[in-house]
Amino acid sequence: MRYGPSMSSESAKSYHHGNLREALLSAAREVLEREGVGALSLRGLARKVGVSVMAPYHHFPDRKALLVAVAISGFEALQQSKLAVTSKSATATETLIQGSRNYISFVINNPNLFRLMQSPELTDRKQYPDLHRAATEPAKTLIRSIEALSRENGYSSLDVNSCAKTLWGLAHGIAILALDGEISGEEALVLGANGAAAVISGWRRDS
Amino acid sequence: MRYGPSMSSESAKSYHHGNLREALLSAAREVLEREGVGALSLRGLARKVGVSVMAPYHHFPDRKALLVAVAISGFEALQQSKLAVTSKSATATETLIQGSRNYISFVINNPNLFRLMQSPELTDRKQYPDLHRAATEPAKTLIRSIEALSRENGYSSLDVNSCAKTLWGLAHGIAILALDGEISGEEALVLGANGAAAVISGWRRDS
DNA sequence: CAACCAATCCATACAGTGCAAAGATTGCAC
DNA sequence: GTGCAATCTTTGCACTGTATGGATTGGTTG
Repeated sequence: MRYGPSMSSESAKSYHHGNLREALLSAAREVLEREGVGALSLRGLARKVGVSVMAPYHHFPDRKALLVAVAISGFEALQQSKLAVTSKSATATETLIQGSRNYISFVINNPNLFRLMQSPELTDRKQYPDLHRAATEPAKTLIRSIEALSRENGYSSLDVNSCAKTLWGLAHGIAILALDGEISGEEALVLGANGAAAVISGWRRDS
Repeated sequence: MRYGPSMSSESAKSYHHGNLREALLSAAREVLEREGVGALSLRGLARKVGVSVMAPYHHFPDRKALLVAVAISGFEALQQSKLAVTSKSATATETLIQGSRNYISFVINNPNLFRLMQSPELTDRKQYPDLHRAATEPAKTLIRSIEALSRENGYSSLDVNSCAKTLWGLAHGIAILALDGEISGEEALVLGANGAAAVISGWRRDS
C-alpha cells in the first residue's frame, strides 16, 4: 500500500497514479456532499483527479460500482459512530435513545451521502454483497441493544425483531423529514429521542 | 379539452398531437413503474408517444419538471386514498392506525412512484410550489386526525405537531424498510399498525 | 370568409455522459 | 535483464438533455 502518485517530492506526474481508487473515492465524497449525487460522473472525477477518461474503469466496473463503494464507506462510518454511542451509554434504554439521536444526527450531517446510501438506484443490494453486509451491520448492532434491553428490564415477551424495525423505521423516517425540510434538525433530534422512548414504553405494554 | 390526436377515425397522424402532456405523463408513469426512474428520459418518452425529440419541451421546461409533474400526481393519489380511509374509520384512533397501514400499502404498491416522490433530485420543493402543496396535503390531513384524537380521548396536553411527525416518520421509515427488502410487505403493514398504536399510547404518557 | 397569431410540433446541432476496444507504459516476479 | 500483469491512455460510439430556428396548425378577429 503506497500513498501519493510517487515517492518523489510532489505531484511528479507518473504514468501510474499510485492510489487512484482511493483518490477517486475521496473526490467522489467531496463532490457528493457539495453538489449532490447527480453531479457524480466518472468523467468528472477522472478530470478532477487528473487522469484519463477511462482510468476509473480499472478500479470500478461501472458508475454504479463507484456509487456502491461510496455508499459502503458511508455505512461503515455510521456503524462506527453507532458503536461509539453504545460503548458510552450506561443502560440499554439510554443506548437506544441516544442511538436514535445519533442516527438522525448522522443523516443531518451527511445529507447527500445518506441519500446515496438510500438511493433507489442501489436498492438491489443482493447484487452487491459487500454493500448488503455493510448496510446490515448497524441493524445487527441495534438488535443486540434491544436484546440487552430485554434482559436488563425483564421484558421477556418482547418481540426483538419487530421492536428493532419499529425503532429503526422511526429514526429513519424522522431523519428523512428533516432532510426534506419538513422539520428542523433540532426538532428531529428531539422527536427521535422522544419517539424512541414512546415506542419502548408503548411497545412493552401492547405486545 | 379534447382527447386523442384528432377527431377522425384513429391515429390519423395530425401535426398536433392533441394532448401530448397527458400522453407523456401517462407514458412516464408506465415506464417509471416498470423500469425505474433511471429509465425515464424525455427522448424515450417522445419516441414512445410518437413525437419529435423536442416536442415535450413545449409542455415541460426540462426533465426535472416532468419528474415533478409525475411526483405531484403521486401525492394526489396518496391524498385521495388517505381521505378515503379517514371517511371509513369510526374513531380517530382507528383513522390513525389504518392511515399508517394505508400509507405503507401505497408505498408497497407503487414502489418506484414513491421513490420518485422522495427523490433527492426534487428535494428543493420550495422551488416547485405545486409539488410542495401536493406533498403537504397528506400531512395536513394527518394533523386533523390527531386533533380529532385529542378531542375524542381528552388528551389535552398532546403536542399535535410532534405526534404527527412521529407517526408520519414511523410509517415512512417502515415503508422504506419494506421497499429495501429488509422486511416483507405483510410484516411492514403489521409493524405500521402496531407501531402507530404504540406511539399513540406511549406518547400520551410521556409528554 | 380571410388573415393573422399564438400554440404546438419538427429538424438540426452541440456538449456531456457511460462505456467498449485496442494500444502504451510501468513495476514486479522470475 | 525479461516477461507478464496491472495500470493508464486514445479513440470512438450511442445515448442523453437542451438551445436555436423554422414548419404547421386551429381558433380568433376583422
